[in-house]
Amino acid sequence: MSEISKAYEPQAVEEKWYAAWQNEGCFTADPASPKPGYSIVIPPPNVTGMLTLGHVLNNTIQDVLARRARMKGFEVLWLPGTDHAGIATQTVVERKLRKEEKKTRRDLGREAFLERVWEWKEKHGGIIISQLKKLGCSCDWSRERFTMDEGYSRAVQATFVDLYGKGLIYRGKRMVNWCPVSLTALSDEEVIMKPQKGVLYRMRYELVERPGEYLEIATTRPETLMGDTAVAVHPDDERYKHLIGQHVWRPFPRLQIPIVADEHIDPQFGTGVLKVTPAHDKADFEIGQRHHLEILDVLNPDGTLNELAGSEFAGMDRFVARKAAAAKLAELGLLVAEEPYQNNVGFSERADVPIEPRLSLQWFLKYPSVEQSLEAVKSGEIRFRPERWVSTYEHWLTNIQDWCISRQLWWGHRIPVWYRKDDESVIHVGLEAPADEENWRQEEDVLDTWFSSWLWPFETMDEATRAKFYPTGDLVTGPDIIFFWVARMIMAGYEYTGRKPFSDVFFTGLIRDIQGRKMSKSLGNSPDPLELIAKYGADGIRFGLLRIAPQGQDIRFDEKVVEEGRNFANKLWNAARFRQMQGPSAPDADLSGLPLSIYSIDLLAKLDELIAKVNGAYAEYRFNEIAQSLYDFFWSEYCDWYVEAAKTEISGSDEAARASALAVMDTVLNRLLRLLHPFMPHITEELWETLGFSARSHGKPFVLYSDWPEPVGIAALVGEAAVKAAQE
RNA sequence: GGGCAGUUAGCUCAGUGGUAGAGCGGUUCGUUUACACCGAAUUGGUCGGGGGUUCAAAUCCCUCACUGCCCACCA
Repeated sequence: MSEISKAYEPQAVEEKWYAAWQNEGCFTADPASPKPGYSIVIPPPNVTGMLTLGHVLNNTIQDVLARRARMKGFEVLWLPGTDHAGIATQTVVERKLRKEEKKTRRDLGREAFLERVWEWKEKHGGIIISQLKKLGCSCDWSRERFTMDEGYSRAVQATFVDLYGKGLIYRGKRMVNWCPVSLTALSDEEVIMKPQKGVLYRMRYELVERPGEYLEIATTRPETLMGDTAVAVHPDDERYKHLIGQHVWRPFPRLQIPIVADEHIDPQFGTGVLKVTPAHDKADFEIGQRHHLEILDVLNPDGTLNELAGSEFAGMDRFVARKAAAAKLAELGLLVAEEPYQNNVGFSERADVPIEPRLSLQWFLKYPSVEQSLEAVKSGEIRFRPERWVSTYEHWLTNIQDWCISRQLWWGHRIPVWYRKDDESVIHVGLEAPADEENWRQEEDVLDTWFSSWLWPFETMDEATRAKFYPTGDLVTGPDIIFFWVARMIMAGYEYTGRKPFSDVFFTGLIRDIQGRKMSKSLGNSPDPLELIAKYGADGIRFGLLRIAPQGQDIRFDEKVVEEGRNFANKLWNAARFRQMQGPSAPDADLSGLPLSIYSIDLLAKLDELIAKVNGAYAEYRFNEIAQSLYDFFWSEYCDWYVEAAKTEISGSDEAARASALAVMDTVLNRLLRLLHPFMPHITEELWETLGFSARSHGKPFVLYSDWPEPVGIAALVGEAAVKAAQE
């Protein structure tokens, strides 16, 4: 038994035990184990990612679940990995290329560029994995997966081929969300609406059939008027009814365009007249379809105007053109007014610029197994916690549009489609190119990243692993990716395994700063978890965060909570140190036959209550309650009350009383260490060893391999009456 | 425009029918040999407003206000 230092210094201890666990293969899951299986798949962080507090919360919860399951006798698989994160990763590498070599990806060409991305990935990618290790995560690292591993990639493409075969995937020219910076289409989920301060321009178009008379129109986007192919009014609008079917002059390029009637127009808004630009607005596009209007695309992919907009606008950025168009209207005497106006504009989630609705040729998916996925969550076959997310899920799933799955990127899973060179309408869909490969051209586009992550729960496993560990148990993730990921995994699970991919989903809250703002890089309000770990220890940050993490409620983060976690670890350390000073402790103290003081009986009764309470809280995923209960019991009941009271007996001359007090301490401490282990794995492991409790472990001498504690059963030992008496 | 959360001590938050809680902060003590990353004591709230149900409401119901988030093709 070694001497314990006065203050707990987590760094060396944490490193030592993490290495020991890994060397002993403690995290390795054995599909052949006779024990029942329990599994979690990690929400794969972006390969470009750095550990955030959100990751800390999320992964600590997963680690708690995994470690407790191990102690409860399950064979545990916590499967880790990373996501290739198409746009994010490609952007990082492109930026580096531009900065260091002043080149674009097109300068390199597809193959050379992809080589660079792989190089980057090998060198800088996956930093987050080593950061998760610092946190103490008990993932089976021998099974680490990447969404672009060879086998995984093949599965992704095979899924495409399969869904195509089922008639669920089609290619079509549709209105999509286009990001003018990333130069790719995005799914609806990747667009974020933001209120923007802008201007509502009131302009007037002259009536063709009634020269000198004008129709007043309100718009926020005058730069698209060159693409107008109609104006629309409500069919019942008395003001304009007589004009339906007539024409107005689009001022530039000057053109006669019809006045059409459409139910979509709100007579109350603006002047009740809408300029219809079918190529640059989703609603306008639909109006265009209904009235067979011409689609006039006046924008380039990068958001500049093209020559169809007129030579004076060609090449001009859309926002510059907005002002220029307004100025030209004013010059022509057609601008009636400019009013400050606030409206919602869709932004690209990644590039943070307004997206452009754009008509383009893309691949779409009609979601599979929708009904079953809906039913599974409604019926509780898959349980959501907190339950309120069920309605969010339902609402989305009952209103989904087809998923635009193609991306105009290079980094990702290339769509397994070939077009015949002499006739592009002839296509081949399959994992391999046709035999006469030279006559075919493969689709340039790659698949949306989420088209690969929706297979994560089962494609990360081989046959034997799936037999043992699939469906997985708990999924721990943020509610922000309920549509992106959770819902799609459920659909893929049913479609491809015929089973649910997981039984329980626990949605964590979002971590905000002390002012309630979202953590973000630009605000600089996101503390670096690694610095916190260095300062307070991984156990400190784990315990501190979980203690204030209520069920799915957002969390305001203050470094104080981590400090408290550290203090708690220190207190634990010193309580063990105090016990050690009184002589060797017994791994399995026998309390029967010992003269138990009323303090002892009271404490043991409270310990039994604690264990019951903790088990109950686990059943409901109330992690903050578990942490708080352990904290209160240990600090108030054990340290402040029991140990102080027992000091009399410990230093007294009554040997039996002394032995009894120490035995009670051992009984409490070894259970407490086990109860705390999922939350604070390192320090409990260290103390388990120093106090000599390893005899209670199974196989390997770790607390990690000990049993989840059973109650002492104090009522049975001394009788209900004695317990009651002690507690009064 | 819909939907969902939240509003409890100076601060951050627990508490879902039965005499208001924790941590931090403040104040006052304490070098008693586990711990100052500590201990003892103490301060502090008409539980967002209004109405209702009940013997009893922070807790259930209604309503209002404010804040946040999600969904939504009003230009």
